[in-house]
Amino acid sequence: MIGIKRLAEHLNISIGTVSRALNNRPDVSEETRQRVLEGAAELGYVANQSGRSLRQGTTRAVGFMIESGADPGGNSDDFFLGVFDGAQYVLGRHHLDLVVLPCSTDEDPALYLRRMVARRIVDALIISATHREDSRVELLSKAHIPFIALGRTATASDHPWIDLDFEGVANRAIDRLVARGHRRIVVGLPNNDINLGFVFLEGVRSALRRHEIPFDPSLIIRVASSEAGGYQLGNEALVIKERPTAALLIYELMAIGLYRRLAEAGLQPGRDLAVIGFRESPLSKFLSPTLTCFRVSLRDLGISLAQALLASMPAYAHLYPDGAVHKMWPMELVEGESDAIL
Amino acid sequence: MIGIKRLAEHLNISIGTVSRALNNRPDVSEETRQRVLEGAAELGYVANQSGRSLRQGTTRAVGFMIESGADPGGNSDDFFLGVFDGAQYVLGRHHLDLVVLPCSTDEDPALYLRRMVARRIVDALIISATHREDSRVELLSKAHIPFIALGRTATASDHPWIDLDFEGVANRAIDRLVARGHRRIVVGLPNNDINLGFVFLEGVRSALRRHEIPFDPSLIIRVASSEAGGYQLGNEALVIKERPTAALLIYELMAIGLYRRLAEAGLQPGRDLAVIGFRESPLSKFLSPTLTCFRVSLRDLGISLAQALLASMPAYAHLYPDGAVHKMWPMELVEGESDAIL
DNA sequence: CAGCATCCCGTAAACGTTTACGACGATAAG
DNA sequence: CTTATCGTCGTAAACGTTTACGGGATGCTG
Repeated sequence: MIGIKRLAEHLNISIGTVSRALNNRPDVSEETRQRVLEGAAELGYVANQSGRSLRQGTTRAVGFMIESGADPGGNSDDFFLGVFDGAQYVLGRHHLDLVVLPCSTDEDPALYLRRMVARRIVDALIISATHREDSRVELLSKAHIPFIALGRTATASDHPWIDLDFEGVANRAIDRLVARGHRRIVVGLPNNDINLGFVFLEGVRSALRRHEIPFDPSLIIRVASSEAGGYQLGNEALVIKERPTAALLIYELMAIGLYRRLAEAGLQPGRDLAVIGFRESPLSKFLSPTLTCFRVSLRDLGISLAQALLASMPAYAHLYPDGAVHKMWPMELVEGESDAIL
Repeated sequence: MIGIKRLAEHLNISIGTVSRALNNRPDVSEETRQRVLEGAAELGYVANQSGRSLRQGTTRAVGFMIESGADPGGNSDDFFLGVFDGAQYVLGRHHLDLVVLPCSTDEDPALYLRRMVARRIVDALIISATHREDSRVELLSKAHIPFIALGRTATASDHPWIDLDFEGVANRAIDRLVARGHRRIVVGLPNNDINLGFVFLEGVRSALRRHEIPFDPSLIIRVASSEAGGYQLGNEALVIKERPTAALLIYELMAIGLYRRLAEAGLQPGRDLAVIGFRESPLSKFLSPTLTCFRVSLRDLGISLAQALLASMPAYAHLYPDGAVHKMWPMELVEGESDAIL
C-alpha cells in the first residue's frame, strides 16, 4: 500500500508539502495542490490512519455501543438502524465514521469501551440502554472520554444524555386508560435494572396519584423484554384476583406474547383487555387488533444524539454552541384498536 | 493517557523489555515479567493501537458490513445480531475485535471499505447482501484484502464465501407445494439485483422442470423486501388470471403484507392461498396462521463465517487448515399452518 | 583459565503521518 | 540599494509501539 513518501517522490515534492496540500493548509500554492491531488488520485493514495492517529492523538471515528448478547431480541432492531442512520448523517458531514461496538459477552462493557478508546479505535462514544447504575458512564466520565448516553442513570449526573420521555408517556397512557374507565391496570416492566423501567414506573405512579387510584404492587409485573416475557406476563395477569382490565407494556414484543396468551384463554385484546405498548415498531400495525403505542422518530433521535456528542467534543464544540445536552425526547401517540373503552 | 515509556521509567526498566514482557516474548525473566504486569495494572496501562498498528502494519479488528440505509427493514435484524454473536465468539478467542461498518448512503461501498482498511480501522472484512455484480468483491479481491462474503455473486470466483442454500430450499419448497396439489405458484422476489434473488429463482425453475410444470413468467413478481412489498405482491397476485393457489416469498416481511392484503380481500392465508416464507424470524410463529418457513441457525453461521475468514488471513491460516471456504449453508423447514393442502 | 553458549536486557531504528521552524526568492517599502 | 514582508516549500522532530542487534553477566565445558 502506497504511502505519502512514495507519493512525494513520485511528484518530486517534499512530503511536508504533500501533507499540507492534502490537508488544505493555506501555505501551499494552488498549483502544487492540484498536482498533489491528481497524483494521489492516480496512485490511489489514502492516508494511513495509524500514522495520523499517532501524530494527532485522534482517530476520526466514534463508536456506537449496542446491547447484542445481553438481551437478545430485547429491542427489535429497526430501532438501532434508524438511530444509526441519523447519527451517521450528522457525523458524516464532519468526516467522522461511525462504527458499531457490540457488547462483548464475556468482558466488562466499561473496560471494553475504555480499551477501544485507548487503542484509538474510536474517539468518542454513544452508549445506549443505560442501566440504573451504569459502570460505563462512571468510567467514561472519570476518564474524560467524550460520550453521550441514550438514557439516563439513577444518579443522572452532568454528563450529556438524551432519554426517551418514558415518564411523560406513562402519564399520558394512564390518563388515556383512566379516561376510558380503567382503574386496574397491569404494568409490564423489564426484569433487569435498565433505567427506563424505573422511569416508566415513576410515571405510572405519579399518574395514578393524580387520579387518586391506589397503587397496587401486585399489578407490576417484571418479565423478560421479549415475546416470551409477554406470554409469561399474560400468565401472571390472568390469575390476579380482581382481574385487571388494561395492560401497559414497556416493549412491543411483550404485546405479541400477551396477545398469544390471551388467544389461548379465549380472550381478545382490545375487548377483554385493553393493551397499550411501547414503542411503535414495524409490527404494531400488523397485529390484530392493531396496537396502540407511541412513536419516536428514530432518525431525528440519531441526529440529536450525534449533535450533542459533537458539542461535548473539544474539537467540535464551537460548531454546536448549545453545549452538552440533557434532553427528554418526545414520543407521539399512535392510536390503534387495542385499547378499548371499558 | 499513560504510555509504555512512562511505565518503563516507573519500573526502571527499558521500554524494550517492557514491550517484550507484555507481549509474552521468551527473552525476559519471569520475575521482571511479573513486575511489568503488575505495574501495567497499577497504572492502568493499555497499549496504544495506533503505535502498534503503525509498527506492525496490522490492527486487531475485523469489520462486518451491513446494509443499513439501502433497504430499510429488508432484513429483520435478529439476523445480523445472531450472526454477529457467532462471529464475535470465534474472533474473540483470537483477541480480534469485531466492528460493524454501516453502509454509508452517499459513498460507494467498495471505496468506503477500501478506505477503512487503508486507514487501518480493520484488517479484514465480512460483507453481506452481495449483489449480482458486486464492486466490493472485485475491489477487495484485487487489493488482496482478506474478506469473506455472505452470499455469492453472479461470477462467483475464487474468493471465500458462504451462501444460504436458497436454491436447495426453493426446490424443497416447490416440491412440498406440488406434493400438496399446487401447480400455479406465485414467487415473490426482491426488486433489486441482490444475488440471492437470482439463486432462488434458479431453484424454482429447476424444481418446476423436474415436476414438468411449465414456467410462467407472469407468476414471478419483484417487489421491495418489506411489508409494503408483500402488500403490493398481494395486489398483483390477485389480478392474475387463472389465480395462483400458492405463494413463495423470499422474505418473511413480505408475508406480513401479503396476509394483510389477503385479509382485505376477505381471503385467508393457508386456506385460500398457501404461503411459504423465508426466513424464520421471531414473527413467523406469531402470525396467524403461523408461517411455514425455513430456519437458519444464525450463531453457527456467524461462527463459520469467522472461521472461514481467519482461514484466509495469512496470520491465522495455519490454525484453520481447511483453507478458504465455499460453502452452502443448509436451512431447516419449520412447518406452520400457512401452506395448506389444496 | 580460555572459550563458548545461554539468558536477560538496553539501544536504536523503523512504521506513516503532521507540524513547528527556518530558508529561499520575489516583491514592496523605505 | 537596503530592508522588511510575504508566499511557498524543505527539514526534521515527534507521536507510541515493536524488534533486530549487540552486549554484559553467568554458567558450563574442555
